[in-house]
Amino acid sequence: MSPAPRRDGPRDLSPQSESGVPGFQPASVHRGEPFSKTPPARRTGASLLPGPATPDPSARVPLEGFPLHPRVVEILRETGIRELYPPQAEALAPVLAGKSLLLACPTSSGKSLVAYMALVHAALEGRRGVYIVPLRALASEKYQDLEPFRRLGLKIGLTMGERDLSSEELEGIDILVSTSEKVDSLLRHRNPWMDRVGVVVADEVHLLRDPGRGPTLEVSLTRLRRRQRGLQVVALSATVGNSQDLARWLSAVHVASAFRPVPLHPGVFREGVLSFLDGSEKPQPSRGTAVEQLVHGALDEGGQALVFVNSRRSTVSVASALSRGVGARLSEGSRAALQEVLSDLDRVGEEETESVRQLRSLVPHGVAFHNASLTNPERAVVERAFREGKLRCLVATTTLAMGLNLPARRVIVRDTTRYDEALGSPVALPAMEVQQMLGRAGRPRYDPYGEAVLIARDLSEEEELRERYLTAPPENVESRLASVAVLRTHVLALVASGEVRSWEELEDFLRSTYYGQEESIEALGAHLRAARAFLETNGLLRGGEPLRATDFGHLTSDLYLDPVSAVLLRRALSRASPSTPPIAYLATLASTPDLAPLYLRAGEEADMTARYAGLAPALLLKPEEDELLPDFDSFLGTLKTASLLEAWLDDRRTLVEITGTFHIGAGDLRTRVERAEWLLSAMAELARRERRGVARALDLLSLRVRYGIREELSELVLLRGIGRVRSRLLYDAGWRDVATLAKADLPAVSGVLGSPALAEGVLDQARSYHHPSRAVRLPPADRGEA
DNA sequence: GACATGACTATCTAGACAGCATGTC
DNA sequence: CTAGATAGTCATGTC
Repeated sequence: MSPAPRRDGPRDLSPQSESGVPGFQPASVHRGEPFSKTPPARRTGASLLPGPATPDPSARVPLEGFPLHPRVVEILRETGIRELYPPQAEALAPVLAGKSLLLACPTSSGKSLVAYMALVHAALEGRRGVYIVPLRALASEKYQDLEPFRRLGLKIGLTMGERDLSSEELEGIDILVSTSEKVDSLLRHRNPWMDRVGVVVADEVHLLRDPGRGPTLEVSLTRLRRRQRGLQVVALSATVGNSQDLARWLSAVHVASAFRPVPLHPGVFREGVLSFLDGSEKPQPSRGTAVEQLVHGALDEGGQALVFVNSRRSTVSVASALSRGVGARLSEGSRAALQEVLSDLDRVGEEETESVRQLRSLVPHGVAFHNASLTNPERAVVERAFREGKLRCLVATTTLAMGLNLPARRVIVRDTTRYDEALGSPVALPAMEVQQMLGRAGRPRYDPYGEAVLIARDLSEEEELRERYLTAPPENVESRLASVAVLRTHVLALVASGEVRSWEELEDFLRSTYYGQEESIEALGAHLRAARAFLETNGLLRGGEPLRATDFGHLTSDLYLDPVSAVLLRRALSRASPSTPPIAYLATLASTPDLAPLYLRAGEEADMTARYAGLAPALLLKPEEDELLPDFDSFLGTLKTASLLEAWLDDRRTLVEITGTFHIGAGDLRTRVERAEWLLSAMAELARRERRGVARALDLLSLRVRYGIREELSELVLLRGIGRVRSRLLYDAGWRDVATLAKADLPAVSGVLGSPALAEGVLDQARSYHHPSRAVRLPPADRGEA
């Protein structure tokens, strides 16, 4: 959806040419013995404590010492890389020898370069490679970083989200950059390209511990490794407690290091004084809150500041509290630069959003906020402005810590707790997460050092923060495979794609997962039986052996649906008729686990209960009748989601009005809409097999959800460049279908759309438009547009 | 009289990945 | 069962 944000490229990986780089720890290299019986060491990873300050000029290793292709060295030189950091050098040697590697070190210490070299080196030897990343934004970034290597004749591919590569396109690809779910999908579809992969890079592999998405990566890596003995795996991890365990699982050389290209000064702020771990202290400007003092202090020293808070509301309020002081510290030149940011913001979307309104009042002061209520293009504008130094201060939620590396001289983590809904109270953040945020301190090439600051109210809190987050190593990475929901999905996928054909093969597979290394798979027994019972009872798997998926099971796995979602969609379809109203379908989607429900605010419960009473007769699924549905209270939240989507279908309602009514951000609406559109097309696909009469209605609804339009606009919207806003303009100007529009003259259309170039393009399309014989079918060209 | 300040209270709480298969009016 | 920030409301204080 969003254009890939511009990045600095691999140059960031180059050692700083100016100042000496003090304070790195020599990399500890450990040849991980495959399948060794020695018990794994627990939580031995480095903390944020800087290593002994031993500036060693010989630490940087010239590229010439490595068996790299001369033209690779040449390309690296052109991007500014002549030498390697110590951990890069430690890691590169085994990688170029074809060995697997687990590299655990801090953000921005140059892990990616090692991965790029592994992929390029292998590709030049004729071995295909995949670069697996957890986020779309990272996929775009890596893809762009690999761009220069095309000159070696290598074909680089990118696949994520709706962005598919045809099998012909894929065939010529040497290096594929992909999100982990997309890799999983390629494996499920038994894509033949995957058969000849010789090297796999797993970025941010510590995300294996994420309960939602970790298992997908774990299963994919297991599948790839089982498929090919001797597959080279290059796993990149943040600093974690037990990276040796991961290395052992992957039979990989283990390289761990606390090295950072820019030294990090961790510290705690209390009562006006910033005390660093090394014992030094820095008084801060005395006015305002702790965050204000710290931000103003950083700015006065010429750095940028990044503040992490634990709620979206706080990102806005803290940014606004900071705006006066930060604005007062701006130079004339930077004021002018901020005007450019303002105009970037105006170009970010056809429809105004609440976030843009708020940003407009903050940006002139050199401050902005960043959270998931922003749309992707909005985030990209903010990120770029901060990276270019135009914004002096950014207040963000974890969006920023998870995604692109956006470093700043001083990082301030204001909140170290997060509200846990299940618990009903705040819980302390894991050290890994806090260190991930703190680790963003220090911009390579711009900052001589980085300052990572926590805030304490009193002495005891200060000690607690130091102990928990600064001096202790981060948590261990543990597998999250042991869950019925996870096994339901992956057992189905493994069976449907033919990876396992018997109970025994499944157990064998599970034994070769990371879970299987760390735990006895006997412990999975109860989960497995429950998962299997669900899949068999609901007609996704046939009973008995050999294990086989039904047609429905195959379709579910291929569509990448959660099995529970698939069952719910099918149940709903069996009760649907041509007169089923859209809200009934929308409520069905919203009650599947594939669409996250909205939070129900105080007072909305009554509204939704009333809405439920009115809608109940029309609903396809009712919570009191369906054991797979959430309980009644949660169902009201899903009804709110359905109501949101219904509001979106009325293009006469503005974005600001809709998001205001439902108390959400435009970014939240976007993600719901994307998911809903996809679920609807999956439902239409099911309908084509089981309920033909409603398939067409679902296709239409899917199109309407995609664009957020009333039915009357569903034809105009098929023209490229025409969406929710413009189709309404055209329609209200009297061009209600493509045929009528084709007869319009350019100046008139241009006047309505406000752009001659756009009008011309649209008229060209309209004049060559062929009416589809079917009601609604998206032209292939219109799909897959990012 | 306009507005600043403070006390008290009700309300709310991070993030983001994934698409089959062409056989019909 | 456990918290804490924020926004809104209302009262009081200040020029």
